Amino acid sequence: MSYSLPRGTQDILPGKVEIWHSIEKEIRELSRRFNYHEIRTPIFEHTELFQRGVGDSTDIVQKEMYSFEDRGERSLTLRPEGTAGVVRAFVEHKMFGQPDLPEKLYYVGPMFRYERPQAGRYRQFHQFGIEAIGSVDPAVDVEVMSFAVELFRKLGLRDTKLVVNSLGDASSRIAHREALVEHFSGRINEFCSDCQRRLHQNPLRILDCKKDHEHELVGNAPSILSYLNEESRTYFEKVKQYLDALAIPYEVDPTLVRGLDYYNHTCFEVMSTIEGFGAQTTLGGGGRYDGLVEQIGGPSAPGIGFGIGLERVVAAIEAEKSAELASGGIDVFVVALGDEAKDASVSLLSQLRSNGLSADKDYAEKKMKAQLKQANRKGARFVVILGEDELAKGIGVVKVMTTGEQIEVSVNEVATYVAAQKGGA
RNA sequence: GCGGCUGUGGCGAAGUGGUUAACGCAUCGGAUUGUGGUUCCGACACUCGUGGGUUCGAUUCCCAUCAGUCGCCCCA
Repeated sequence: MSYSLPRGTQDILPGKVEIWHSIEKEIRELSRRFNYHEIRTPIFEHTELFQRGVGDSTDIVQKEMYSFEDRGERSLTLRPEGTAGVVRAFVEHKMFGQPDLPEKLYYVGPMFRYERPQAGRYRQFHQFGIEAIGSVDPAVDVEVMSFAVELFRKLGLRDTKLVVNSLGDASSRIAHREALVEHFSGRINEFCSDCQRRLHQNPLRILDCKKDHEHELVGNAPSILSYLNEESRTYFEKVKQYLDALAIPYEVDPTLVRGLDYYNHTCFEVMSTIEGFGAQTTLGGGGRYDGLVEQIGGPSAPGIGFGIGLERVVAAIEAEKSAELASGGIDVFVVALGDEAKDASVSLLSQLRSNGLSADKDYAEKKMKAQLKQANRKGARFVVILGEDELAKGIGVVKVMTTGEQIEVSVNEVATYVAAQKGGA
């Protein structure tokens, strides 16, 4: 093999692509029901958009961006996530001026992050996401979460759980962070090297460290929930109230943090709970980003959304064996014997297809037996045999593969005959 | 960026420092001059990821490199 695909990318071949089709179909159907409309933004944007939007200090921006310079010496970056581009478009097209906010948008497509691939992680992966921009109603938060939950349910994924948390507003976050640093600083040398690094980088991470899980300071660490100010607390209570009203099961995890800088208030994740699913159990996640629009140069406008990793959804569906694979057989296979019959089979094929049938033939000069084998392999329901005898009589032999019975039909009527048989069967 | 494991025909998978690299599946041909899914017979790797080294000799040993895979970090 002279070439192989770039690291962390994959080809989705026939046989596997069907499951993607079914997921995409569900995505579009649910978006219609929830009244979200598709937006297609470029796959690359100005690098600065992600630096500003996603956050300079995040891992994504620091070490995972696919950035390059174009011939005009502009720094561009393959999008590592969907929200920044959508928000940019929202601002650029002045959607904030619409009469009925929030603007409800969805996207599906490839994202790129330069990471070491492993199970459930790729350099080019696909996300589906929705964004509701322009409202601070907690009911919108719940609409977004219920969309995610409903999508997984419709896809047949039962072993998932919704985890929610509130990061509060900016002042709540800062207060909490300071409290954490103070809580751990004195005895940080009792923790693993990772946690020592996390202390100032992202102290919340210490809370879900596997090695230091048993440490007493982890158990009694200050919770973000007790640092929420009045407004943040009320907001979170309302969110939970709506979730309860919709009977959506969830658990509150005060240690849930998300990797992007722009989140505040509500944040959530949907994880797979299947055993042996691999290290990457997060299927999707999202949250509120009330400062992002302004950050990107628009007016002050709140927003909330989620992103779902489709590769992980595919993996989860396969792990739960809930995939309903399409039967995939064709309607008719034309067996042609001899040069004249082969000529005739070309137009017969065309007629069959014009009648809405999926039809194919052999193009490899095979013997009759081999052609029938091929018909069998392709899952053909009918075979039309065209040989010298049939040609002389102006007919074709239509064979029903399940029963083996054969009937002679005038060549010109073969297509309509098979179409009728298929409809009747 | 770091670590473990792996790399033999279309796929799966044995194997050895030394003339002809098991086997299974699939494919193709034949048994059955024009009838499939069963059975039987036969065919199918100038070559063991790539490059270099050790050796009289390497697919097998060593080094490097590339790729895959799993995990860490982090995330979808």
